[in-house]
Amino acid sequence: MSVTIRDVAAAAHTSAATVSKVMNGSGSISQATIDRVEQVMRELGYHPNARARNFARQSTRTILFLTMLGKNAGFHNPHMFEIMSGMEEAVAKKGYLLCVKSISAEQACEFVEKIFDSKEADGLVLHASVVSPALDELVTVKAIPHIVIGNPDFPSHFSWIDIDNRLGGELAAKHLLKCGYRSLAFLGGRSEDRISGHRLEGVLSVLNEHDVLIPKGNLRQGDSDCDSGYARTEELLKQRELPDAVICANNYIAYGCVMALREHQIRIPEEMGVITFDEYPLSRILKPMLTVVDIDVFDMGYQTGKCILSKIRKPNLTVRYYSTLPSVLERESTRKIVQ
Amino acid sequence: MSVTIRDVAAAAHTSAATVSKVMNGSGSISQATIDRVEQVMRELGYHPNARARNFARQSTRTILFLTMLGKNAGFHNPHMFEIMSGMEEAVAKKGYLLCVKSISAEQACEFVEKIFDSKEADGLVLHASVVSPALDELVTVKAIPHIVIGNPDFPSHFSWIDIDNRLGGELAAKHLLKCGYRSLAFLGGRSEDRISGHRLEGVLSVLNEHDVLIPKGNLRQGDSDCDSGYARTEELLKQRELPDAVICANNYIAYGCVMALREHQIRIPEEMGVITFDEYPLSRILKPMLTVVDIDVFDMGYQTGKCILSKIRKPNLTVRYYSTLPSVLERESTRKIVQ
DNA sequence: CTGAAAGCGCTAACAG
DNA sequence: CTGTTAGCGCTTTCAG
Repeated sequence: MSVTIRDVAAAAHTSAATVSKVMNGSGSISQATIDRVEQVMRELGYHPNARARNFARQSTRTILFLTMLGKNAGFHNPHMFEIMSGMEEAVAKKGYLLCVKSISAEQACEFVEKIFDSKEADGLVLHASVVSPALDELVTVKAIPHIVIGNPDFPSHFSWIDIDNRLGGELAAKHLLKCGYRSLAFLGGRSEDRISGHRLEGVLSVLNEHDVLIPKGNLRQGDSDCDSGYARTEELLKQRELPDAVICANNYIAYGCVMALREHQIRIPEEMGVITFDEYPLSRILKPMLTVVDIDVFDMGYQTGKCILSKIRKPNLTVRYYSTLPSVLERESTRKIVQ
Repeated sequence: MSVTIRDVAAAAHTSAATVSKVMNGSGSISQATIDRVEQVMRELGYHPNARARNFARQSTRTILFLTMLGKNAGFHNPHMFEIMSGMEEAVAKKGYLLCVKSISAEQACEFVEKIFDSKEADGLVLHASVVSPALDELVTVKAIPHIVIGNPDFPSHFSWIDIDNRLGGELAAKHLLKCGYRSLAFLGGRSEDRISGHRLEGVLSVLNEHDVLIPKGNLRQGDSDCDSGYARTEELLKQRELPDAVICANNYIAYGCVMALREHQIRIPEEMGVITFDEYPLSRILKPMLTVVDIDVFDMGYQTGKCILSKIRKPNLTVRYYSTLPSVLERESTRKIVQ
């Protein structure tokens, strides 16, 4: 059996309670006793049993992250892992451990109830893809400390943190206007793609403000992949009036777009400016290097980690905000030389 | 206070011990009692307190994954998260929870000792980047159930699981020979890049076996990025004798290589075959689509999860193997039409 | 087949 | 400032 608090107490000629207080910095203990106890702990190589501790204080110092994993998640959704890394860093700073569990939206309710009742974790971080109205009710009724990553697309009582994609769209449009581009196009994902939709909203609001009209033909939607980006660009180029800059709703679309422009020998940035969102995975390998509106997802994870810890302290706190602001990384693809 | 085992016992007119046995399927209990207890558990919405349980049985049903995370890990190392997803799936099947903790090789020793002594986790999965001879000794002396992901590059007592990159290289070379290519080139990463090195070894062993010579000039090393792939290809093309196929040690090198070939209007696969390793992140967006030697990293994670669970059962088991075999995904870039 | 009893190792009043 | 005393909720002998 390994060394227990009683062994330490005995060796330090004191009681278990005192040792406990020394470890936790609670109560008031004389410096002499503190030194003696700490000395003995070191000598004996004592490490408090975490299981007994969790049990006694009724807390595990654990945050559970629930999301949908499964095959290819690492490749298709690197952002999620970036967020996770940020969360881990934040909670680790306060001595918490991050656990991860893959779950579907259907199983989520039952599982969350079990986890909470069984007290396996002190707080829950839920990816927006696993939440549902039923889960909202459960979490509210049971007052479960939680944060949802992503603003849920239904009315709810959840606390959430999200990225302000609308603002991202605004920044993209403003940047292009500032660079001297005057006729913008937007290549978006499918209509169900809320991220793409919010980015478009932001773009339109800026154009509206500047009284810039965007022709219907310059607004195109499709899949979020290279081929679609290529095809939508081809369509764009068939129009009588060409735009002088294009905003691609994501990396993959941008890749296809640049390929198409290259084939048509349209020079970037002189004849056509190109801007997109996020650094990864493709922005940096394209020539010319693309200007992007980037958001620091690691930081978003870090904020999430901090938030869930404060929710554990103050359970009636409601958190709802866009934690991390997007910013423009200017590169070659929008350096128009204004005559 | 939530409902405890005693509440259930009282309501079912029996004892806590019996309820415990019903839950765990231990001891022998009459069917009537089982039914009655289960009924009551459902009625009361009873969920056993995990903390008390962990404490009583001295196990947490938790696996801890130690690796180096930090900013951009999600983007630069998607494989790690793919492995993690696989692990999660495997351990979840047996009711275990996966925890993740970012740590550096320097901190790893101290932390592992603490974790083990404090019994926060039942088993440890260590990424090869955090292991060291000191950790090897610690893990051996304390008989800590563990698996290392990646064969450590120093002699050790660790249990490990790895990918057989040497075999990957063999498969690549064999595939090209089978397609009718006769003069191969290899574009590798830096000499410290062990993955690239093993892939090259595999290639050379096959060529050796088939008495195919590979000219010195066809073996080139550089950084593992697109620009380096491009530059190395340019060098290759300046030679008097051109190879008829090139093996790129990774995705990024392959991307640069294809760009260079395209600029020189060298047709793939007719004039030059191209093969690389791994599906992500670039193989599938390139035109023509690249033939790759792929390995199922999710499966590797899954195997790791299964292994750590068996190590927990049988602590003196030593595991050392290449868990998941690479396989060739044939696509356009190697479809030479043999005359 | 069932239940009483004795912990698991630590924390948190409370009394001294 | 320190120690005594009671648990935390479950599992696990062991006697009935």
